[in-house]
Order: sequence, then structure tokens, then C-alpha cells
Amino acid sequence: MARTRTTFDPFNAIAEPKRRALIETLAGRELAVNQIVELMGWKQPMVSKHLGVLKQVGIVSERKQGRYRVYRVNAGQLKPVQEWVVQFEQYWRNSLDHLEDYLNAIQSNEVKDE
Amino acid sequence: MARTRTTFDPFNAIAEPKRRALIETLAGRELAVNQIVELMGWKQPMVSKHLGVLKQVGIVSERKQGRYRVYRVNAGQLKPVQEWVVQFEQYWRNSLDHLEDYLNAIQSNEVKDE
DNA sequence: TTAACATATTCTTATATTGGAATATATAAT
DNA sequence: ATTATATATTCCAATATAAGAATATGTTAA
Repeated sequence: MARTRTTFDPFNAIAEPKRRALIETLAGRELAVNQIVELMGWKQPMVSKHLGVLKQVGIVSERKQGRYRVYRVNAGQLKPVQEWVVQFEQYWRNSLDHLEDYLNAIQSNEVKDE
Repeated sequence: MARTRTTFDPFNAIAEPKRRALIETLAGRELAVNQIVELMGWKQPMVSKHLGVLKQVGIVSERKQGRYRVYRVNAGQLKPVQEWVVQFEQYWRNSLDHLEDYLNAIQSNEVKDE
């Protein structure tokens, strides 16, 4: 069996760092593919492909305007991610947990380096 | 180039649904692998492998206790996910956005079905 | 109609998974 | 020491990427 598909859910769609950057750039406004290409400095096919993944999950949607295709973020599709992660907020709330996490992170890195 | 590694960051680690389930089960307490095996109903190697990924990212850490290995969640490692997603909360806040997202989701599904 | 522009799709290659089975390692109990 | 228990690792097969290059599709303008 392979990895969960990128288009399976928002969690998988936003796992790719480039797609997160794309969402950040596009949030709160409408942009045509070409504008995104300029802003991100990526090749056009790469932009289109990443937009395609996000579109299949519903994180972005698209509207034809003349010869342009204008994309926009549907932030609501990110809500499941927020709802999932928020249930663990209580565990990192107090500073004791902060210290604990800090120590654990260090320990984890040490293990990783071995 | 292949997909971003599962162990690259928390986003990729939690993309796998089974790992999210594992985190939910383990959150707020300490459990040995065998206990997790029973609770989840998975084979032991599968549990160990998923724990291994989470451990590399620092989302869980492990402590030897006799012949057991006790795991625990370091919730703080999920904070980056929460911080990233929270910046889009404003966009789904009001009910107008809800409607917009709803319509977009429908449109997106229609496209998906074609 | 043809040319220019905007965007999407196809093909290829390299790579990292997931699950399953089998096996290895480590620790405790007898 | 040997056995039982707990956990990790290795090997396998199938699969889904992501990037790049090339090309196809669609739309406007001349």
C-alpha cells in the first residue's frame, strides 16, 4: 500500500510546504495563475499542478474571467485541521509542558542524529 | 522528486490518518506499545512503525520501563500546525464565508465527479 | 484565420511510502 | 540457561507522488 493520496483530505494537501506557501499567498484575495507564477517565482505548470491538488480538496476554487483563471482560497476547508489540532492545545498550555516539550525535542534530535 | 518525507515535519507526520488516530489515543497519558496494539486493534509492527515516524518528528517520545516501552505525546510539537492554520480562521469566521465555502465545496465536488 | 497569450495535461524519472510477513533484539521470568 | 514476552527492524510489493520538459487546449486580439 502506498501513502495516503495528496487529494485525500486537507491534511494531506497541506503537507507539501509549497502548497502551504501557495495558500498563504492566495489567502484573502483573488489571483490569476500568471500572477501567482510571478509572485512565487515558480514555473507555470508547477503552479497549475499544485492548484489542481488544492482544488480537488476544495481548498481553492477557480473562476474563469476572460482568458484568465482566477483562484481563491476557501478557508473553511482548513477548518477540520484546526479542529483536530485544537484539541491538543490544552497540553502545551502551561509552561511546564513547554519545558517538557523542549527537553523531549532535544532528546528526540539526539536520537535522530545517532 | 518524490513527496515530502513523512518525517520532514509535523504536517507530513500527521497527514496519515492512522497516525492521527494514534495521537488521539495516546494524548494525555502514557501507554506501552502492547496497550496501544490492543486499543487500536492493529498489528504490533504497524504500531511500532507509526510510532517511529512520530518519534522522529518529536510528536511522541519514549521511555523504557522494564521490558515495556512507554510512549507519550509531546503536544507542543503540534503547535506549528495550529499556528499555521489559525491565521486563516478569520476567513471562515462569519456566516457569509460559511455560505461561500459551502457553495465552493459543492462546486468543487461537482468538478471532481466529472 | 492566424498569432499571441494563458493555462492545463501528459510523460518521464526518482523516490518514499504503507502494509504484511518474517525475523531480530532485548528484557524478564522460571 | 532457557523460555516467554515485548518491541523493533528488514524485506517485499504496490503505489503515489513532485519536478521538469514538452505539448495540448482554450481564449483573445490583430
